[in-house]
Amino acid sequence: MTKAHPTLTERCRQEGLRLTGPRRVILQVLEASDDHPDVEELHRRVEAIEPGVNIATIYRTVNTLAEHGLIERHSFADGRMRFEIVPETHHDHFINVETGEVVEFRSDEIERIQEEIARQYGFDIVSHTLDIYVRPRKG
Amino acid sequence: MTKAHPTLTERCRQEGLRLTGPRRVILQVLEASDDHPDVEELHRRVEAIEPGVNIATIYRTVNTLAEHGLIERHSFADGRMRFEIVPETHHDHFINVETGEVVEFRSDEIERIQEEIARQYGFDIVSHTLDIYVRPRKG
DNA sequence: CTCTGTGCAAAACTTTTGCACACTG
DNA sequence: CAGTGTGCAAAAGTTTTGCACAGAG
Repeated sequence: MTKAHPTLTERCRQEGLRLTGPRRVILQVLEASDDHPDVEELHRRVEAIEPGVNIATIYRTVNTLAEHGLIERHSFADGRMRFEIVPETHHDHFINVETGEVVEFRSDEIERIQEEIARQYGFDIVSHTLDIYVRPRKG
Repeated sequence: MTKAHPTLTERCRQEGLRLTGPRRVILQVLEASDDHPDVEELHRRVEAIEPGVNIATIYRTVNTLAEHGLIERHSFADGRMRFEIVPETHHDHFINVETGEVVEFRSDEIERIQEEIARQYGFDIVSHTLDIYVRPRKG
């Protein structure tokens, strides 16, 4: 009987964050996103559901959510911040340099080696980002 | 008799880039930097050697150098672009979240596993970035 | 001499913030 | 009703660009 992953809304309640109209829509959009939208894209998706939400609200909300550990920030190679819900199990990203498409993957082996090396250097890992820029293999 | 790593200046000549006064100083600063300065920091270091170089020139130069593959761009967690000379052998980064200090490391094992996974997904690796955010280990 | 690079200033773009008001808990 | 969140507009921070001129090859 695995308990389902708690929704963002539930996690906000746990964190004592207020569930306002705009915030509910932003959470809904984040839940529905399986890609890694930037703030402008989130704003577009929110506006499509409920017009009138200011982009400053999106910025403030993603910052709040990230501070509470509910979403993750990414940079990739374009200048903007991109976001995704904190996944149940950590994963890394392939970025197709020809299309910009992002593919998620996970390697327990890489995770393990990272821990090992960090320990050798006397560090505890807080988090990490592995972005692999790729091109479809020809042949 | 291993040939020494060619200097940035030499590599610029190879690429047909012009060696102007400001550019020479920027190259000198990059050569002398074993950290990962951002544009503002580069500008400061350049100004210390030869005042009067405009920051727009720094931006244009690092972009040119990066396009020609002579330096690498990094993002880390602060909003700004940071740079370093393309190293002889690729390495990854620990970023101490308490001090901002960056430590380089390399793992052939991680490199190998990345290749392997990329192949499984049908990708050729163009480049990659592994940033591990760490804290000094207590105990 | 041609063409790349530069300084300067303005613009573009992304993100943050002050303020007055609205609304959640 | 206290305190958090929001809209709006302005500001701040970073990076790019148009233009006329300087200098490298």
